[in-house]
Amino acid sequence: MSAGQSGPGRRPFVRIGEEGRRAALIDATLDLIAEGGPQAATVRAIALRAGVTPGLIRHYFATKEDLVAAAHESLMSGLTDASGATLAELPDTPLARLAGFIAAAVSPPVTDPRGVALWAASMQLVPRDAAMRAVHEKTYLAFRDRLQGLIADALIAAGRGTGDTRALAIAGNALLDGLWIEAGALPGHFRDGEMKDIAIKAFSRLLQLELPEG
Amino acid sequence: MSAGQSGPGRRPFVRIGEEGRRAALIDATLDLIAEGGPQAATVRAIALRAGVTPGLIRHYFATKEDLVAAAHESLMSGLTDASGATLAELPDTPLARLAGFIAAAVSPPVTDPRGVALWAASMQLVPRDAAMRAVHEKTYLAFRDRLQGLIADALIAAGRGTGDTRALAIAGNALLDGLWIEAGALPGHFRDGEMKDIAIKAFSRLLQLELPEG
DNA sequence: GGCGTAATTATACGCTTGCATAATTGCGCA
DNA sequence: TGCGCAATTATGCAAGCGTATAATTACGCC
Repeated sequence: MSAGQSGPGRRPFVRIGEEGRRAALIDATLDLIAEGGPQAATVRAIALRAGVTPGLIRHYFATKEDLVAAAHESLMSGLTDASGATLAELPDTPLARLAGFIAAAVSPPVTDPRGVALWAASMQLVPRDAAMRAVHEKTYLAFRDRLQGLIADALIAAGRGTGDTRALAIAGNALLDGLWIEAGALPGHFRDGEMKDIAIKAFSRLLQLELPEG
Repeated sequence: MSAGQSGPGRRPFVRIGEEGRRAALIDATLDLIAEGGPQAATVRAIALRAGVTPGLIRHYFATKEDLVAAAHESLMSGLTDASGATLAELPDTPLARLAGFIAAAVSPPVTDPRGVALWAASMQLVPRDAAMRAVHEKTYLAFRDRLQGLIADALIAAGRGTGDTRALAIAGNALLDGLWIEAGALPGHFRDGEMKDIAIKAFSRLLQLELPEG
C-alpha cells in the first residue's frame, strides 16, 4: 500500500499565481459574509472555503481588514460592471431603454438575497469607515447619474423639458433601491414580475410618460 | 482618612428592579451596535456601558443572543410607536395628513445615522434568522398598510377610485425607504428639506394628486 | 535534471470572547 | 433593627480569534 505512510504527512498543494489566489480568497470572504454575516468570515473559515491554510492569507493580505476591504471593492465594482453590461444590451429607443433598465434593476438575477445581504453588511460600515463611505458614494452616484441620463433622454424624446431631472433621478433611484431591498429581503412575498410591473407603472407616473411594459 | 482602605474593595452598587435593568442593558446594546456594529456589542462592553459588571447580564438574559433579540424587538416596537405618535399629531384633511406623514418619514429626527445603522444591522440578520424575518415582515407590513390607508383616503377625498392602492403603497413605501436610507447614509449630501420636497413632488405625481408642500 | 526561491503548510502565542460559578451585599419586610 | 434573599460583583475557564514565525515543498529556470 503506497498510501500507508507512517504519519499523516504534510498536506499537498498546488501553486496558483497571486491573481488567482487573491480572487479565491475574496470570493470565499464574500460567500461567508453573505451566508453568515461578517462574524462568520473568520480567517480560518475563509481559508477552509478557499481550500488553503490560514497562514496563506497573511501572505497576500497584511491584515484581515485589508482582505475585507478588497472584498468590498470587488463586490462593488462587480455590481457596477453588471449594470454597465446590462446597459449595452438594451434596445435603442430612449423609452424602451429606460424601461429595460428599470426592469433589470428589480428582477432576478439583480434581486437576490445574497446581494442584499452583502449590501446590508457593507452599509453597516459606511457610517464609520471613511474608505467604505467613499466607495458607497461613488457607486451610488454612478448608478444615479446613469439613471438620470436615461431619464433625460426619455424626456427629450417625448418632446419634454429636462428641468428637474436631478430630483427625478434621486426619487427614481430611491424607488428602485427600496423595491430591490424588499424583493431581496422578503423573497416569495411578491409575484414573479410584480416588482417589475410596479416599478414601470410608478416610473410612468413619476415622469408622466408612457413606458412600455414589454 | 476614611477612604484609605487596605484593598480596593468590592465595588458598591444599587439595586434596580428587573424592569429598569433590562431596559438599561437593551439601551446599551443598541447604542454599541449603532456606534460600532454588532461586533462592538460584546458582553463586557455592554456591561460597562450599562454601568454594571458582565455577570449581571446572565442574570437577566440566558444568553447574549437573547439580549440582542430583545434589543431588536425593542427597537422595532419603538419605531412603530413613533410612527403611530406622528400620525396622531397630523392634520385632519386627508391630503394634508398624507403629506405630513410623508414629510415626517424623510425628515429629522426619523432620518438619522443611528437609526439607519441599526436598521442595516438588523437587515443583515433577516435572511437567515426566522425570528428576525418575522419581526421585519410585521413592521414592514404595518408601515405599508398605514401608508396604504392614507393613500386610499386621499384618493377618495379627491373623488378618485381606489383601484391599485396596493401597488401604489408598495411603490410609495419603497420610495420612502430609499430616501430615508440615503439621507441617513450620506448626511450632508442633501439640502435641508430637499428630501421632503422630492418626496412630496414624487408622491404628487405617483398619485396624480396635488399634495400641499406645507 | 538539479537548484533556488517564492508559495504554501504547520505550529504556536497572546488576547478576547461568551459563559459558569462562587462570594458578597443592598434592601424589603417583620 | 436585624434577618433573609435576590441582585450584584468577582473570579475563572475553555474555545476561538487574528497574527507571527519557522519549516517544507512545488515549480520555473538555466
